[in-house]
Amino acid sequence: MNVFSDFVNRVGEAVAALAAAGDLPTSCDISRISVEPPRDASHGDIATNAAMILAKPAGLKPRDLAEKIAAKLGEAGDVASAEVAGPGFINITLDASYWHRVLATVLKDGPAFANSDIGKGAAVNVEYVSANPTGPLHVGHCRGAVFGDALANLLQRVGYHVAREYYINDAGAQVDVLARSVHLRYREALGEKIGDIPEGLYPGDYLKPVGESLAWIHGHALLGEESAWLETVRTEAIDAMMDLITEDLAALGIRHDVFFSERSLTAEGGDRIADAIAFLAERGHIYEGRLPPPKGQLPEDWEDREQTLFRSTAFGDDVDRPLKKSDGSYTYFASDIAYHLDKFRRGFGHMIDVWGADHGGYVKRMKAAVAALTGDEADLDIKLCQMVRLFRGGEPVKMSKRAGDFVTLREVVDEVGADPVRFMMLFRKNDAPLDFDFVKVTEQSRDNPVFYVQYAHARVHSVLRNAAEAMPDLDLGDGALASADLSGLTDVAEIGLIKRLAEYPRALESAAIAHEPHRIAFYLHELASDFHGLWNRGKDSPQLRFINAAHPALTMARLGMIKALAAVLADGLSILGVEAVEEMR
RNA sequence: GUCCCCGUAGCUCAGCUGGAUAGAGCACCAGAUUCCUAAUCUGGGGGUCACAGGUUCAAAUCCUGUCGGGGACGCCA
Repeated sequence: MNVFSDFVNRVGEAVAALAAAGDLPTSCDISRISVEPPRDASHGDIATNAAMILAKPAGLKPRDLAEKIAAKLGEAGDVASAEVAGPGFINITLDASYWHRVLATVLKDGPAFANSDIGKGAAVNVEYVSANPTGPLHVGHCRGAVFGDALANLLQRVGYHVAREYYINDAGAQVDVLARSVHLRYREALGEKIGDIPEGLYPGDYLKPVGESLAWIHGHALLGEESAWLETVRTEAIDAMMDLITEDLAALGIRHDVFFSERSLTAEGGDRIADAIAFLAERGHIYEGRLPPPKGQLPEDWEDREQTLFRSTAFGDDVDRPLKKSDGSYTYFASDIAYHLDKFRRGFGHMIDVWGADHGGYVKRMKAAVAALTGDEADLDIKLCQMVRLFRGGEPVKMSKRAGDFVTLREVVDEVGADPVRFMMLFRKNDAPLDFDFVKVTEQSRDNPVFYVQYAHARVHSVLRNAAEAMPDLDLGDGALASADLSGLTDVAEIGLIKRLAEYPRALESAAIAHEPHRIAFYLHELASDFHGLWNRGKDSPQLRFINAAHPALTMARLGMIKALAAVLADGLSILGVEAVEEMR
């Protein structure tokens, strides 16, 4: 049950009634009409701009039209008042009984009261992490990983059919470097002294077990020419790295549905990259031509040459993009085109790519490619995640540039736990830089939003436990609470809490439409704040406490209220992938 | 030189895709607190939404330009 869509309907009915009465043209565009909570509480519970939108086509003054609409809306029994304000807003104040009914619905249906079907079962592909399989994930990958996962949860929550996908870059030169690095460890495992790791190879110790494993399996069989062992070592090294990566992700509670191998695009004699280019060529988007030299610092080996180009400028890009390198192999962009065509052909009309902000320059060409490939039948949204800066007690954590010496995702998760990491990564808009402090995120204080929200949930359960002890005669089962008489909830803070709960469906939908899971985190923080505030008022005003032994009926109503609150908190936290604990300890 | 993101209270950031008098948390100031259910509470000051134009009933939000910060600019992915 969504309060706002309820009133979208009511406004629509009022407008239709006026049209039937001849006060309005029959064909009005009502799509621009908004029904939303006013920023200022003195403006009531719901505000609509309907009269201001319709005034011009109706040939009426906004306020006059507003009076007519307000009169219609005011006829409903649960509307306490519908008043015209400002330039033509209609401010609607609802009767407490309306809010009691909303709360009853939340209690009866649980989180399902916020179910939405804006996704309509449409298939959406969320691609995230997609880190090169050359080593463990570092902290920089962490944000995109959590963001993508929460976004996938969110879209699933509002009725999309979601695939979580990881694109394995297992075809470029860097996996050959990985193979050579592993081969060195293999020789080391066979007893050879390898000394320092040469410049340009991956030095990390995490490759040692891979080398040892190769030594066990292959003995001395891989000691010949590189061409003889490269493929074998590369394959096993990539497998080992992906095992490492999926373990790291699992520690964060992340599991992908699909791991798509870049190499598979050209495996088994096929060449789907060539196919994709041919597909574009048939539509006239490919040509042979020259590009102006890149601005900024000119690469040393720049040469002006004729090459195969994608006409991305026809789709909003700044320059056309090359698809083949000078050695004849495909550019990364070319395989990405084939990859996105594959996604489209697998039935995804909606695609979302989650990238680091340093890939920002790549956005236009990728969107251009998807537009060209799908003829605008599919859409691609690209979410860029900004940097995470690490702090410890306010001091920046130094990360040496030296290769191999980075803070891994695993180190962060092992130290502070998955929940704080996930929540903090989502407590900021994705395109804003984020400061992560190892000390602050585990503090048990109201300054720490992770704790603040989790504690609200735990506190509800604490109250329920105390109630069971203090009033053993009460039936605190879901059924009893759902049928409690809620009419005793009259304090503004209590009604305010219910109003906040009623905003949840709208918060879900707007977050899903905007592809912005952080809005859920902020909503939960506000909800927790309402609850803690109400709890604290019980200090000075004992009659407001949730447990009131002298008034069992009122106690039931209040316990029902906080039970509903806990359900919404738990539902929201599950979207963020954070556990809703029942005790803090 | 071109493109993308950002610029909101002293600090860190929200602002529901165009709504009414722009919000929250820190920090600061002033009170309350041998009360209790679990980790104090209440109030207050503080703003030219970087700047200048434009679009309209209405702009922090959309468009153009300027300034400032970050990032990216065949053959790294």
